[in-house]
Amino acid sequence: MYLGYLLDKDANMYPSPVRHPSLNLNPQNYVPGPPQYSDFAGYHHVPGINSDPHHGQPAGAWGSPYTPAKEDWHAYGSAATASPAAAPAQFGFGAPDFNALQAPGSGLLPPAMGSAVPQLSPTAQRRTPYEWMRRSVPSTSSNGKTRTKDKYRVVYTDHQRLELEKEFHYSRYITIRRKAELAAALGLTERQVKIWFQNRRAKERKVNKKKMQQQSQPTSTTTPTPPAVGTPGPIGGLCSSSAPSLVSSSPLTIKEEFMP
DNA sequence: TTGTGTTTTACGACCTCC
DNA sequence: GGAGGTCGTAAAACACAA
Repeated sequence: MYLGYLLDKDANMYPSPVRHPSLNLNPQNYVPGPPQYSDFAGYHHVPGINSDPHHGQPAGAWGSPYTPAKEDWHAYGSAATASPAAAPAQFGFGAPDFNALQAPGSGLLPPAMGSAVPQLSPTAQRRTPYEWMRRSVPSTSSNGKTRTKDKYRVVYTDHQRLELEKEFHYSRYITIRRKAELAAALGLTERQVKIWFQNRRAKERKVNKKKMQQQSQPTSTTTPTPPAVGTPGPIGGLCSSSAPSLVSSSPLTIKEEFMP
């Protein structure tokens, strides 16, 4: 959880704003230590997100394994059952699990996400890189509660968060098609994906704002060398080369961000 | 163990664009 | 009018110090 830590590390974790076109999760890539996402290295962002060039496959490639998923939000049990809570086990990112996720042409199948995998060692060091991925998913069952009910919030699985983060690091704004694909792949609703991106952008703005405030304070006693503007920071490092505008600390409209 | 602070989901209000 | 954006906020989940 605490993706903030990931955010602090993602300059290493996501060396370039690329995303695997087929949303693959190669477990080897989650082993701490560079290179991360080496399988992404050859994949470069092509401007023009709306055409989804980066997804590199026609819509049919997904085989549309998902239903249009009219978001039955109040009963979002369907999503919830595929999500964390219904996946009481903890994600260990074992190879079999994610290989199973990658059935060709079928996209990521939620059932695999719920597959029980060995619990990570409880002795896993805290605050290690990717700690948020190691965090155990609460085993409490959340049968789709809304805010008006007793429990209104579910905790996404590590896999779900990771895939969302990957998508986010590729692009701050998700296309409609990718949203549908991702939602289907992760067993979330499109609404959940949309809100996750909204929250994620808010988080990034918050982080950037904090950084800007820190930089604007010359009387820094503890930080002798505040990071330069162009320094590969949490997000800046990801996009400093290819998409600097996406990480601008100033809020940009969607148009502004995607305008050539 | 508990209290506290932070992060993560989720929503509502409001705005803009098509 | 609908979809999706930001902003603010609620509350659960979590980390961590005492």
